[in-house]
Amino acid sequence: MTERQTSSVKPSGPTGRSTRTPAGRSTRTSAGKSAAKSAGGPAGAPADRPLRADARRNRRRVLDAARDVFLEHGTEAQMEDIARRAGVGVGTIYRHFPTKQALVNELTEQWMAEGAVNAADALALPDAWEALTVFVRQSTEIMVRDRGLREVYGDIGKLLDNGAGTEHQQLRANVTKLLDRAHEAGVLRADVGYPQFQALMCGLAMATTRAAPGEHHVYADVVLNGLKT
Amino acid sequence: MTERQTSSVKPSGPTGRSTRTPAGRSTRTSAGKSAAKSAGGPAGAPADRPLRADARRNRRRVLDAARDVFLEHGTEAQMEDIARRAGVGVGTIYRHFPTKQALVNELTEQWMAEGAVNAADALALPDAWEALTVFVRQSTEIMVRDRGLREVYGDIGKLLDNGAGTEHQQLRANVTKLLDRAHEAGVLRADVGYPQFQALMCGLAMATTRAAPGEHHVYADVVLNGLKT
DNA sequence: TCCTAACTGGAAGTCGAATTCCGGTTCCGG
DNA sequence: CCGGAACCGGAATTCGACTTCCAGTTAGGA
Repeated sequence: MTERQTSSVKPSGPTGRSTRTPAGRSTRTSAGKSAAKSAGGPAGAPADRPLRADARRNRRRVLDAARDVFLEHGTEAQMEDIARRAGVGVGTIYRHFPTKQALVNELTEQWMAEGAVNAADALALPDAWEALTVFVRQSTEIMVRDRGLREVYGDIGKLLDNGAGTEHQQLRANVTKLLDRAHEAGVLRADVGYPQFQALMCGLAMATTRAAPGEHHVYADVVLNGLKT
Repeated sequence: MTERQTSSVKPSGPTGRSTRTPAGRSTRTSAGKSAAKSAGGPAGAPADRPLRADARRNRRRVLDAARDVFLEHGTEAQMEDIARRAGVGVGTIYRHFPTKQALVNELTEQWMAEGAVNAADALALPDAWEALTVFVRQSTEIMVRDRGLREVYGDIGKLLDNGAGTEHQQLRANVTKLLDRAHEAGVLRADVGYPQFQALMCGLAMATTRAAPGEHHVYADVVLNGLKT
């Protein structure tokens, strides 16, 4: 007992059990994104370190493998599958991420960041409605081919809504701007704010889950159409 | 080894594992709904029997408890919780339903049947668009307060789409008629058939999951609006 | 009322998947 | 080129469900 995890994962779940939360002792990594919010280690911890070359390489491999596996099988894919895909042992995954949930969170932030960029790109368009349309269509495209993303999107409410990651803050800010512009132009239903929009995107993700290839635009169109005043 | 289960549950899942499928030896019950599709027991089975009074009572208790628990916690609720709620032991649940999945399936059929009735009611309305509107709104209302239903609805594709229960056949028939009438009246997008509509309802279920109370009508409105030609 | 097949509850058994542990291997400063 | 701190891999452990088992209880016909 030398260090203490500050982030960890909230159990949530129905009766209180279900998803485990096993304390997951830190392995002093996480040097990647998300600036160290160190709570000041009482026992003079060596703070953050550079991370050896091979370790950094493996960390990336794990992240990439996890993205691929989750993309195809969703977050219920197993750690062993990820490890195999990454060409490492499960132990290596755990050296970099204290729990499976931590791994999922890392990827979630990555997804959020990409979404924020897409929203920013859309904001560059002059027409407010076209911007929204482009963003929705693009997001749909992405979700159609990423099962992991769809799942995570369905849980955003529980995991990140209460202002967790910086990436999400950015995404929210950009999308809100997108919506505000559309409101000002008078082309978007007044009763649809960010929360409602997010929920609808969730729904879109769900709907597209079973869409035949090349058919998902129907769902995006229905939602877009329904959003118009 | 005297009897053999015919229904059972397909594993599905990502890598092939996940939801178990442990053979679940039959306990010769299932006297309830769904006419016995007996495959003709090779060893002269006693066929269906009346089911003792207390057994019938407990079966109903279990079903009711399961509905309540799933409604609140979703299908990830535990068998023990259901048993406690029903005031019986888990063994009793298993005498009536070979697996948890079988219990879920039974409730699913129940839900389907209710949905079919609602669709039939809507069909009684003279105006095609109004009928569709009423059905969508009503379905939304129901899903808002039943987490289990939402989850099951999201899995219909895997579990029942390929024509499983009679209840679903009925639901599908009624809804199809609802859609056809709307098409004929020229008020419904031509590219939305039963599969698309079902997917959209799924999405609606997802969206409403996080709706603030009394706000879910927004989502239903958006979808309905989007469905119009 | 009595007998026995059915039914009941819940402790014990299984099982899949996450997480931990540790002997062997690999970077990298001196 | 060497030594040892870091890092690896994957077998072993842990954990939380679901499912099975069986000694005891009960419904309901003779």
